[in-house]
Amino acid sequence: MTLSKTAREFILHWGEMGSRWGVNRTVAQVHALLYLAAEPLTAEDIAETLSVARSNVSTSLRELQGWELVQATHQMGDRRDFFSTSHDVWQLFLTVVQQRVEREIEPTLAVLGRLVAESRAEKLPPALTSRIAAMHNFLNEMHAWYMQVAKLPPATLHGLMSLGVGVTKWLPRSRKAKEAK
Amino acid sequence: MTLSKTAREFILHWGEMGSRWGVNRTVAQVHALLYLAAEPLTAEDIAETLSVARSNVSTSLRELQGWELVQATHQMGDRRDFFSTSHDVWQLFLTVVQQRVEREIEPTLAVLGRLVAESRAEKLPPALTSRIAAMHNFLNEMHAWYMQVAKLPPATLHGLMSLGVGVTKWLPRSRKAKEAK
DNA sequence: CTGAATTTTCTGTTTATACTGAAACTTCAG
DNA sequence: CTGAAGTTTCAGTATAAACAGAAAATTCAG
Repeated sequence: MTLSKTAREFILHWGEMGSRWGVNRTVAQVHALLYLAAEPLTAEDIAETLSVARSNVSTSLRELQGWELVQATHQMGDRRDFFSTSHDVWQLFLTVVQQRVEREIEPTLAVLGRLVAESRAEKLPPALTSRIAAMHNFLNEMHAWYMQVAKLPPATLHGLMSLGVGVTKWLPRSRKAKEAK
Repeated sequence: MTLSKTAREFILHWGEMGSRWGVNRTVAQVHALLYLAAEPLTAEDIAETLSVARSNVSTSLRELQGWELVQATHQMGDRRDFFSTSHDVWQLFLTVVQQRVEREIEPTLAVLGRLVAESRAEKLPPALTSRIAAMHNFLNEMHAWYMQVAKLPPATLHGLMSLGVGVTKWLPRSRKAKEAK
């Protein structure tokens, strides 16, 4: 399969972005390709199109499936796996966030919680303890907020976002002041 | 300078987290150390404490200063630079987001904008064009939302967040439905 | 069962990045 | 000016991650 210059540039840029955010370049490229593709692709297709080894594609696809970003599908009379990803950007975003929260934020919360406890138990300098605790609180609040927001239907979420700072105008002054503390 | 076991673990974990998000491990460790430190440290202190080469610390500090996360300060009668970072986690977070938006999101928006234009000009398959455009729109909306929210005083922001999904209860039904489209 | 098609796993190799140590440079006290 | 203190730059080295290619494993038609 051959790519238009535009598609190629999209994929390369996406790979570049991936590596800046800790995602393997090939993994990001494979995902970008699937995002652009009109129909599900075989691993072979992907390897050819991106000029990477078949085995590299296999690993990348496995990783993308682990992230629940890519699904394998099948076609009648064809033993090969066909891979596809959602074309709904909003959903892709939520999936990625969800996964990173589970894999990175939650374990970090656990570690920080333990460190705060240790720090108190061992009577380390209060300033140190309070800094670790502050980090823990911050992540904890972000996490709690995320857990609530993630439950909203995407449409509501999207609506809230397009309101922007508009939401603040419904905050009663007193409430606003109280919560802002 | 010697670290408590707890502090060491905090710093190591932070370094690990950094590398998962595309931040050099040493850079993240240096920042974590400064975050925990009671007073500004010299590059020499940092190198000793973390057991890394003095030059590596120099590079890391320069990078952290570029991110506006670390400042150099001075003390009377001492020619050395002393480095410190804010202890306000919320502010640190906003700084990091701000920088990543400027360095990664905005350039990506520019690229995607151009690709959408090219894709239209060259009459590429409409499905392809619309997928690139969808990605561009999404990032654009996120960016616009961020730009608005980032202008709020931190206290208001924090207040909004601790409300969680509570904000939705002020959304008039009609408005909610309309915006949700 | 057999063997072709396909996928996965594994072992080296390559590559990109991080890192060190030394040298170069800068700053400033005397 | 001079040289000690401090910092940055740079060239080479080390390390970890990514990758390719081959081998192994799996699946399934016949």
